[in-house]
Formats: sequence, structure tokens, C-alpha cells
Amino acid sequence: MSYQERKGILRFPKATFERLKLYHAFLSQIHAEGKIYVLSEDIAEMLRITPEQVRKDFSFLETKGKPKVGYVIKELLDELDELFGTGVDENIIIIGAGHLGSALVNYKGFKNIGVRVAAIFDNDPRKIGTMVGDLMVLPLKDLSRVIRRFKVKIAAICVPESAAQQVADLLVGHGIKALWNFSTRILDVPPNIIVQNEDITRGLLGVKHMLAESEKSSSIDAMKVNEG
Amino acid sequence: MSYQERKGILRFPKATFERLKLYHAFLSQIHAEGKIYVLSEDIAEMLRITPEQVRKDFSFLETKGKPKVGYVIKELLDELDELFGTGVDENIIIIGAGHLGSALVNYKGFKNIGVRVAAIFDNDPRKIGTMVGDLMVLPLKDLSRVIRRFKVKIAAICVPESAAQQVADLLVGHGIKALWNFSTRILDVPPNIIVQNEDITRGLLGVKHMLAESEKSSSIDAMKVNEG
DNA sequence: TAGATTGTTAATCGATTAACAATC
DNA sequence: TAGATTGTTAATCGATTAACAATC
Repeated sequence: MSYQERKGILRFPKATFERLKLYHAFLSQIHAEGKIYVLSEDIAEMLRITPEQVRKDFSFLETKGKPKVGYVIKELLDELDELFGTGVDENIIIIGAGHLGSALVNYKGFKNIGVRVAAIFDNDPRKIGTMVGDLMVLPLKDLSRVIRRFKVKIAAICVPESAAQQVADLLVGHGIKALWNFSTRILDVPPNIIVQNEDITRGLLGVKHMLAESEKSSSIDAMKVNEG
Repeated sequence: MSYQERKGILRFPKATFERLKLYHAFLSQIHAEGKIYVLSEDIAEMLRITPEQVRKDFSFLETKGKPKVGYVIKELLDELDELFGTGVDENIIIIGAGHLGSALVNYKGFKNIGVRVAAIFDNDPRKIGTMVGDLMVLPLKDLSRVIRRFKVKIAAICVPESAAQQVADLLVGHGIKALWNFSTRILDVPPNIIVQNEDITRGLLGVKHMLAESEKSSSIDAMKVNEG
């Protein structure tokens, strides 16, 4: 029985799921460094959580550790890879060929999580036809064709805030299921559409706040914040 | 008594603080559209939470609403602006003049949250001296001078994963207090250093997972995920 | 074996939801 | 006034932490 099938039954607490993504990142890292085993203590230290939390989270997985030895990194990683479907490639499109859109096209990390950029779009005639990385910038009229051809379900919105809602409407109209929103705009879309807000200013607001706090009191814990 | 002073006493639950950032974004939006009042119901709908949650969160603020009228948008916004210190400018630096670093330099949203990019650095001789937006790419040897001169506390890490830890060590060595980490690397830094992980692949992992879930069951709620 | 580490259950803590009185 | 909406307290739910037995 695969994870896909089991998932309906075996559910993770939301908080656990968020941390599983971090474990995945850290485990990939130390696996690449050639490490074989890892202790809950090692993971906890890097992620600034407790070892108990790590073990509790892992108790939702099938991988088991050995007392005094820890967990086999590869085993955890394989289970998480299957859980996150990093092997199953998903085609995404990017709307907006500005700085951010271009950065995404050239982003190297997608292959690790089973994501591929199928196309990039813009409505500026001066950008259409130019190359961004390996891709030629397409006009929005090609949207429908590309979405159908590559079975695209996820679209990244990299347009100015003023155009974000309009673009979201257009994408939803063409059957896009999930919006990866890099604009600061809070999007208004039907409830069945997944929205992942990636507005980076929000992270910085938190940092500014923590800095202000730490300047007053020197005893600060839990200052490592992770997205997710 | 200002918020800065009060903050030590008046604490927000962490979950509330995260939502306050979203309220701030949404309120900015409708304020710009010229709206004067807002109901907890309106906010809840856009943010995919409940009106009760909104009112509960607002109960930690000083701004009060009026039954049947709602909240004065400007009043909420002013309080949140003060709370987040969006008026107090903070200088940040960017390490890595690749696609992402350049996108950040050109990012328009910083001014809304009181952040200014003071400089961008790279160690590639071919990039040093070139212009990125209004800034000239500086060599890392200028780091110390710039940090002191602009009282920089926050640094964005936009270098490849392989260089991220090294860059983090360098920055911490120069007195940087908060790392805004765009690499996929989980950084190992002293506990008094604030780390905000902005690795975007993590958001996409969640989206892929939700898509897989929604393909099995059609009754899905809580699918709008916000960074924080 | 003794000591270290895992895995799990129980206790605590924090966050959300429900209920409802107050008020416009 | 009646109805809608806020603000707050109490009840529920979920997540973290503590405790500790199992095991290598």
C-alpha cells in the first residue's frame, strides 16, 4: 500500500506536517554530506526544537529508530520523499517575467521536490518572445493551450499587486487548481482553489518584530522561524 | 506609552501575531481602495478564517469596533503599523547578486514595511562593480564598513546552498543579528541569532500535498495557507 | 551490565470555537 | 424597537512537554 493510498487514513497534525518539511530539508543536507545515522538530538538542535518533538513527529511515520544509534537517514528521507511526492513531477507555470518571475525560472531547487517550470508568461509585448533562462516568454493568449498540454495545476503569480487579482481570476478561469502567490495582494478566489501566499514582506515583519523584542530583553528563545 | 514600551507586557499569542500580519496586508489593500469600515466577517472571508477568530485577535489590540458598523480601517491599520514598526526604517543588505538577489533589490514592497536595501554583495569579480537596480555590487571585503555605517542588523542570504553556511558564519562574525535565509540550507548559527527561513520550495511541497489530497476527496477546507 | 536513546502514554499548555451578553 | 454585530468568557480541541518503560 502506497502513501498515496494510506494518506486518507494516516493523517498528520498540521504542525507536524510543517516540521516534516524541515526534517526533509535537513535530512537531504546531511545525506548529501555522506552521513548515515542521525539522532533526534542532532535534528532538534539544528531546527531549534526539542528532541522529544522530533521523536513524536517521527512516531507518525513508519520509519523507526534504534536506541543509541538513531535513525537511518536514507530510510527517513525515502519515506518523506514518497510522502511529499518529490518523485512525481508537477508542471507549473509562471505569470510575470519581471525580476522575480525570472528568478523562479532559473531556480535550481525545483528538481529536488519534483517540480518543473513548463512556461513563463507576460502581457508586455517587449518581453514576449525574449528568453528567460531556457524558456521563451509567452503571451497570455497561449495560457489555455499550455495548461492543457502540460496538465498544469499550479501557477505562480509574479505580477505587480495591482494586476494580481485579475491574473488570479484568469488562471482560475482556465482551470488552475493552486495559486502560488508572490504578490502582496490577498487574493479572492473560490474556496476550492488552493492559495499559497509567498509574500516575503511578511517574513520580514516578523524579523523586525523579533529584533525589536531582543533589543529590550536579552533572554530570547524560539527565535528561529520557519516558513510553512 | 508607545507600543515599543508596552510590548513587554501586552503579548500576543504566536498564532495571533501571524494573523496580524495578514490583517495588515488586507487592511492596507482595502484602505488603498478607499474603504472606511470593515466587518470581521469581510476579513474572515478573504483570509479563510472565522469572524470569531478575527474578533478574538482584535481583542488583543486597542482598536475597538462598533456593532453593526465594524472597525475603522485606518484605526486598525495605524495600530498595526505602529506595532510592526513599519515607520521605522531598517537597513538590510543582500548577499548574492544572482537572480534572486537582484529581484530583492528591485522589490517594491519594502517601503511599505519600513525596510531599505542598503547594499548588495557578491564574491564574483565579474559581478562586482556592475549595477543592480540603483545599487553597485560590492565585494565582501566592504561588508564590515557597510554594516557599521548603515547599522545593518538584517542580511538576506541569496547564495547557492553550498555557500550559505559559510556566508552565515561570515555575517554573524560581522555582528549581523538576523539572517533572512533564501537558500534551502538549514543554517547552524548561535541561538541568539534570528533566522527566518524563506526557502520557497517548502511552500510548494505543501501545495503539492494539498493537491494530491484534493484529488481524492472533494470536500476540502482550510486550503489557503499563509506564510508566517 | 549500565547508560543512552527511542517510542508512547499521560499531563500540561495554548489556540480555536461556541455561546451569549452588550451595544449600536 | 428588532436585528446585526461586537467583545468576552467558557468549553473544546489540538499541540507540546513531561515522564518513563522498552531496548539497544
